[in-house]
Amino acid sequence: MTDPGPIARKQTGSLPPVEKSPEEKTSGEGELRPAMELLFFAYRDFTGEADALLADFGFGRAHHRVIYFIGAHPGMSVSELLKILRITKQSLSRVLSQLIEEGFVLQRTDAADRRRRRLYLTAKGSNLERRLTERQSRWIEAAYREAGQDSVQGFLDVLRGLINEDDRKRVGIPR
Amino acid sequence: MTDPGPIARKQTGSLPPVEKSPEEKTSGEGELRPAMELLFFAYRDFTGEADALLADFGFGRAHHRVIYFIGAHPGMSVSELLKILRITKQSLSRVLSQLIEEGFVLQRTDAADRRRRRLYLTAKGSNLERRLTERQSRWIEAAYREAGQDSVQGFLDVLRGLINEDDRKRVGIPR
DNA sequence: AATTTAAGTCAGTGTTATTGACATATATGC
DNA sequence: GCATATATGTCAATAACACTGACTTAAATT
Repeated sequence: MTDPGPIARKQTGSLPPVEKSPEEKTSGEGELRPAMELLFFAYRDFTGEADALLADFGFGRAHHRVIYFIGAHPGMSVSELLKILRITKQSLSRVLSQLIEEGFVLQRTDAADRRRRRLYLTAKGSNLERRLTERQSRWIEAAYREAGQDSVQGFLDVLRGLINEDDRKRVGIPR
Repeated sequence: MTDPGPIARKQTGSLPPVEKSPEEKTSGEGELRPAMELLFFAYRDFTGEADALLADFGFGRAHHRVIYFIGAHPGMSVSELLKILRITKQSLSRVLSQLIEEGFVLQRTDAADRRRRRLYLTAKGSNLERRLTERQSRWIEAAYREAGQDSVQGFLDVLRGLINEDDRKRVGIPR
């Protein structure tokens, strides 16, 4: 679970506050800017938690995503992984081959349908997955503590609302 | 405000539900997995909203971020932008030069300190910014509607908690 | 037997990011 | 006024992660 981009800084000169023209206010759009920025920063910092650890292994976020999903769904096939990640076969191939070569992921031909290769984490892979997930869990727990438990359900509900219909069903706790 | 990575799919074969070992449960870590996945999917879908429009201009997420922040902080300097985005001068340079060349961003030497170049959106840039922000606003509004207004404050509070201390002060509504 | 599915591979390309070195103009401290 | 620091910009080289399109192999399905 990794990957954002930019944001956040220390003021060197001066930054005027975000100007809100009257039109913005009435359209309601201005009020959503905080949400947009928060999402951006939050996602970046959240994923940043894992990045340092991944770098120790010469891995990037793509590796993390593969490890995470195989860990969450042991025995999943390559095509299932492709659909979850929404990347091309070629892109997955690069990362997955590396993980297999280096002994983090293991492939086994499905007994029933021998075209399929089921994917599993090795002990080594599982260990890395655990370390990565622990880091990010700690980060989330801290945010929950700060915001208060009352905020958690709202947080999850809005996130769920941000996800497109199709993907929504296979994420997290239904409600 | 753009940029995530992976997740979400359509089941072709079968995906066992995320297994939770007893240890995971007691550590509390297992309960945070939904949050991790939701963040991942939500961020991807949220930013995906803007990607299609950006592609029409041959722009990527990096361009969006620059446009967004200059729009939010007109007159900001290059170094301020660098600190917000947390990228290198070189990385920004590529994107910013392009935006300037193509007339989306305008640079003006600061009157007081002539080393500084203050950045502004042109009408053209402002127009694109508006269209991008509108799209994402609509997406967020829909999520708010679905989750219910009661959820919004919790959503914002937890996101804020996910952001590192330093950056927190300059994001969105203080509380 | 023909078609479809699952997986893998090849070659080429693009975007976004990195580092380190260096240049220029300007401002500031002494 | 000179030395230093700051703000910006540029060069060259590199890397991670993604894409497309074409093609192969093996196995399952119809």
